[in-house]
Amino acid sequence: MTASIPDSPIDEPLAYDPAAVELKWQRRWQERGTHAVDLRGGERPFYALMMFPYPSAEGLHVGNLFAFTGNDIYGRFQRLQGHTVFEPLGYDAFGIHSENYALKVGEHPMRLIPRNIANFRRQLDRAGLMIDWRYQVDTTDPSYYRWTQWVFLQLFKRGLAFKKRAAVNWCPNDMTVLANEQVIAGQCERCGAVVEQRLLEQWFFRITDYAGRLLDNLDWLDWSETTKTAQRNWIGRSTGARVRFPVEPKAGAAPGSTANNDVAIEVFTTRPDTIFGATYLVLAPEHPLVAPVTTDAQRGEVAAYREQAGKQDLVARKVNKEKTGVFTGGYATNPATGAPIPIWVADYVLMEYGTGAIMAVPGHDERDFEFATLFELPIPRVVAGEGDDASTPLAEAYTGDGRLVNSGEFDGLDVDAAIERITAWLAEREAADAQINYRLHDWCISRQRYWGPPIPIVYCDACGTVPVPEDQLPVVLPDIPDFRPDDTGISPLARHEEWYFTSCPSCGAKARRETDVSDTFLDSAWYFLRYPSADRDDVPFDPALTKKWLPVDSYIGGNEHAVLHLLYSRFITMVLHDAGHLDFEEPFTRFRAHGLIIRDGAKMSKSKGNVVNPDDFMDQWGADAFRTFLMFLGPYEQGGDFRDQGISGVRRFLDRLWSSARDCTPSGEPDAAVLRKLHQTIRKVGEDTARLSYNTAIAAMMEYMNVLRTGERTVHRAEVEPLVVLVASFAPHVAEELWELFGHTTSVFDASWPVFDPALATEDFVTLAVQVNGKLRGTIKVAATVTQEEAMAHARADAGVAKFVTGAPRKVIFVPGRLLNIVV
RNA sequence: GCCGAAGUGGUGGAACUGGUAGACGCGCUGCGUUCAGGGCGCAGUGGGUGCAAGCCCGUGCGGGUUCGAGUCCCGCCUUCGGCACCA
Repeated sequence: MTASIPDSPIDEPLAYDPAAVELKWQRRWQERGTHAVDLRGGERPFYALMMFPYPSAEGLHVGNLFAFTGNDIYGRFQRLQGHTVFEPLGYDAFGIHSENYALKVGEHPMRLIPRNIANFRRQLDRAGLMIDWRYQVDTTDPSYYRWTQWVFLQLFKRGLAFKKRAAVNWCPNDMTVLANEQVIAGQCERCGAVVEQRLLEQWFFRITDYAGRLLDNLDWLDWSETTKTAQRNWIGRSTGARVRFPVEPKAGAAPGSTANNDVAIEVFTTRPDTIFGATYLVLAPEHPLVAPVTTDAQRGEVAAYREQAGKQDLVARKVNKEKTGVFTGGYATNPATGAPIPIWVADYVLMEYGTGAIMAVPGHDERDFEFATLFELPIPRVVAGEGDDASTPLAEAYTGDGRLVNSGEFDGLDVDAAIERITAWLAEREAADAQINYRLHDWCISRQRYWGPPIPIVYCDACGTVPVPEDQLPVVLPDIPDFRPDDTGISPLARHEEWYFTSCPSCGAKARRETDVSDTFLDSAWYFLRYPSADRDDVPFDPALTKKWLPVDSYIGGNEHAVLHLLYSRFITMVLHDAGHLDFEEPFTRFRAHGLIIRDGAKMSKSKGNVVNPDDFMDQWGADAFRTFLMFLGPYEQGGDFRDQGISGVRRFLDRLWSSARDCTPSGEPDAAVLRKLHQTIRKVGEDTARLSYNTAIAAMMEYMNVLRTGERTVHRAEVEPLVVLVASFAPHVAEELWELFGHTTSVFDASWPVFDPALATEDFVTLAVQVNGKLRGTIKVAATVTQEEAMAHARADAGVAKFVTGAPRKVIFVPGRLLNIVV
């Protein structure tokens, strides 16, 4: 029978007590090894991966828990579908974040991190995640970073890791180099300090070699569309041509002088069709040809401009959109027109992109137009839009479609055809080559910091740059008390002589170690390969296990890593594939980005004091209610608004589930209507969970509960028991407890998903909407199998409808099971 | 500026390939249980109008296609996210 919840929980032993239930099952899972996966023998393997957390001192953030719970539900659901599910977790504990915190509190990260990890572990277990902790990963453990160093060596061997002296982004506050990805609008993404440019020797990975593949594979990956778009933007492919403009001999050069005769300035353009309108060239201030093309008369002015540009930091350069520049005095030949055109220097041309030089087409490029207007350079038209002709003046740059004008033999061609024809024409004359350019830069992995894996390289006066042999890994990060970085641009490790000096692996002579450590993103670019082999110390990843478990079936994480982490992981996987270590080249078959949790309509932040503490909510409402509530807030891929009161609704649902299960009759025929709703619910929860639509899956279960508990009806076991399985992924503890109550001796997660019977889910009677001229005029309840004629008869019998239907209808639209629309 | 996503009650959000807009939850209102509070149960809850049956309006704004539009098309507005002097 349907019992009401007793007044006092004290004298009622049957009341739902989440604290007791959850503790009981967390212990039992441990004892029984419920979460232990048989990696070698398990059938139908399913790898459900979530982005591993950085173990902060503050403990688990509700955002972490939102991400993990979503993955856990998916993993548990797949297990109920008969898969062997591997759902590992670890810690991304290296990096500036940890190191800065350690410096702030004055404690060594080697002591701090294990404590944070212990706290995380407590909270993660508390939340009831199905994690097999035997395969944990900690990026700061030598048994892990030994293989991170191994990964570096694989790249080094293939010529994909190289050192170059380069202008890099230097954060004066964190005193370290930052990757371009870590510079947001000219500021350090971590501390907000204005980033400076510095010249340092840095290790880079040649990710640009893989730009094309990284971009092309996105077409077939089953990933969130937003994530793919972010990656495409980041890689930034442009197709165009590389065009050579020969430099004219300097005026005033001695007769017969060959100075500059064999020099050409190469530019990249996506609009070779506009080359007849290229009236000048612009070099970036750092361009190596600036000095050679500059005339004596202009030398002083050019040098002053370059010096000033060099001092400007990135912010000033990107924010200050006012054009500046200076004429070099030199000229180059436009290979299309044969005319000499002036060469300018301006900082609106970036050395990092393309060739660091452009052909300026002021008529058809907004920036060039602005520059030419400012310096009173000619602005000819070479493309005519609709209604324009060759002499229509240009009030602004025209960048649209049109036909070529003032372009010699190419006049009249439309832009697309002209791009092709002119590129081919220039190529024949050896003035141009078709080229694809990428915005993507090589990945700078050097960090002049302490808290990271040392880069496994040794410098020997005799042998040069020598990789540490693989069998000598790991290069252990020494436990030194003084790990504070300084402003020299040299890692703190360099101050530690007994570590710094070593012997050359090649000749045995005294040698020096590389003192940079590698970027945290390298740690996380391969961790998913390590999990199944985390207990092995002889290989980075076991070939058989890797073949069985990878690539990852489902990866869930935040879109803040859409570009960096996911791109680097794909790159490293491709490299290891090319090196013969992997038989796949994309690590994550399916990726879904979860949304963000806000609270009461505002972003959570420490300063606002509106941060959700998971422990508090789990104490008050139970982990099951908390998990289910997080998933009920909104669409998982969009996130949701956390309102404290809302959790009571989810808890009420679990209370009602509990009392229904405890008070049901063990036998008896299920009600036909309830049974029908049950099967509809089985289908909906299954479909919705599979597509991560957790909020609607929960709503469906609540709806079923409402049907189950309508009025004073008696609930039968056969009506509740399947619901316990449906709810198990969301509220695993209470599901286990009720499952046991029903007499089962094994875990509910070793049960199987209830069988959906379409026949039982079908309604005998349906409510048809009756419209007249598309307006709802009534509803009729009819057999699901009615014909249009029968439905019409019913509709006409309805007074509300009949009123609007006087004569014969002009047209009738009948959608079985849905509606009848009578057009009069 | 370019690319992408989204605008639905008091509120978080439902609505499959165009087919009864507002599921489910929170909040609110009333009733019951209770000394009371909480809890629990029952009923109601988009706006307007009407004694009522009902009628009119309603998914950011303006047009359109259609028997029928939250959903499709065209033109705007707003918010959020990515890229950004990228040639």
